[in-house]
Amino acid sequence: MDRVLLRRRGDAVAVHEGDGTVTEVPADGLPALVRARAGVRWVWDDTTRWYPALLAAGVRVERCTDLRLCAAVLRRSPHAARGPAEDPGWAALEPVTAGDPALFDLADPADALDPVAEDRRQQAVLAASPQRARLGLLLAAESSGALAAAEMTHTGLPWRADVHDRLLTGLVGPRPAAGLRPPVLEALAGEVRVALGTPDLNPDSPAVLLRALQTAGLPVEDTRSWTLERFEHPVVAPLLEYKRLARLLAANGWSWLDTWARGGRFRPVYLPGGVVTGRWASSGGGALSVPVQVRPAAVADDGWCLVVADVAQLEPRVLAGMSADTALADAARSADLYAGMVDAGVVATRAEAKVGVLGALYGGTRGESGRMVPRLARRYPRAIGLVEEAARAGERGAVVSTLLGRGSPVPGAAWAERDADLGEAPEPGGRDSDRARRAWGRFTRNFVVQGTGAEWALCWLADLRNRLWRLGEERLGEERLEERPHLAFFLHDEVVVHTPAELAADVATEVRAAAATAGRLLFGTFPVDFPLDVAVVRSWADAG
DNA sequence: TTGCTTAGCGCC
DNA sequence: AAAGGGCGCTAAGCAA
Repeated sequence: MDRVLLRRRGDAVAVHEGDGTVTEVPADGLPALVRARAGVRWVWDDTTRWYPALLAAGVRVERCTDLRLCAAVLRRSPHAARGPAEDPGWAALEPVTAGDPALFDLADPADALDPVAEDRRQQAVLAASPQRARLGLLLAAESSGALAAAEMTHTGLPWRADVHDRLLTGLVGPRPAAGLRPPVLEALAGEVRVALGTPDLNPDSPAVLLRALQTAGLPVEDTRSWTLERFEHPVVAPLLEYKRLARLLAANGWSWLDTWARGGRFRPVYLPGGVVTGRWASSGGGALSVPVQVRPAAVADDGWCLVVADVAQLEPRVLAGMSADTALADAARSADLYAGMVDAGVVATRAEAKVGVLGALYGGTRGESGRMVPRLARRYPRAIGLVEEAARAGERGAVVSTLLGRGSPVPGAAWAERDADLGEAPEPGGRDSDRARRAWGRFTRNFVVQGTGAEWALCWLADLRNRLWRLGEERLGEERLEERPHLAFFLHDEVVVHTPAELAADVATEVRAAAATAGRLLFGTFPVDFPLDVAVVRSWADAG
């Protein structure tokens, strides 16, 4: 397969062929060039600096190498062999978003970097890695994720502002003028003020509210919902309702609609690799925490459907695979892993299974969770052993890694930060640093599983992206991405595909096939299943 | 005015 | 019911 590197040269683009030939094309000729060379792996500094313009010109890229993301993976990976030093400019390079001044800035820091040298360096590091295949897969998956992210921002998630508006109006009354509360919230605020005897209270201020609650005789130290729920007092019911609605309005109310859901699409900005574990982050619009409450507004276009798919219990399944724990994999043969554990007689109830597994993944030590973990350890020694070892490594200050080789950060400044985060007064005898070490151990324990889960999801997404493209080619013959079945949303272990209705059943098949591919890519022939819940729906809210 | 932290809560 | 890991976002509140 051809690898062709693109490098910006003022208003032109230098095209570096694999054989060393370099040609130049004007920047506005790039879409035609890329379109004409299907199958090439395009190598570039940063997908966010190249791909949006290509997509806007109607050109889809099949595969790429994103040097910025790959450099970030290699920088941390314990499987990356030492090689020539990396230009620190790569670590400082920030992704850009549409409308970002950096896009049009003549002084884009990306232009000061040498992508040819960096590509050569990365190839050498990879070639020398003792885990070349896994690390190579990770780099390919990470780069493919960058393409999928740009495409999802380009196509967006279909979003019906009228449905969203009716939903808000039904809950809080008509949209008020700027700076005012809608009627239902104003009424609830009034009830709260009466119940507390504070006519001027602003319930949006936690500090003021806390003092008012204490003055009214409630022995509370904070104003969290689950704290308030414990008390029988006339203020509790209206205050909880106020907080629930005020939260919705602040996070996903009318101003969210104005800002993020224009033109019938919600276009979040995804940040692949934005979380240390390898999960994506997002920027703007709160894409990764769209409340269930507003999901009815995500409605497919006329004649189209949403295919919503999520993996049940991704992380324990990933743990079974990466630890080659056949007993846990047996439980995972069931569509409900927790039910599988009950059937195997490991625990008595599904609730015990769940709390035990979460305790093992997160490092729970107290309560029911702490009591369950030893029982799981007897039954699943390899799986529990793997996360326990990751926790011990973290406590020692060692680096841990995911299955494909993403490395955890070294506990340096972060270690001290966590100390401060705990907010505890320093104690004599080093107990404070013990606490920090255990906290870091919980982080590394979760890192290996959350990170490998993210790798599975990336492989799933990458394979599905190609399957959907081919499906559109074969069945529709449409040229443009947005006219074919396409990824519309991605959230850790869930995808939403927007598809012409007549292809929905085929899309469901491809979604499952891609999950099977991801399992094989990560775990080979080890028998661990990744069953999906797949729903073909008009609205996102109708799934699950 | 801008920029930062904190409290609180939404998602996985 | 909360705990244990990872995030982003908003309003409030404060500092500069």
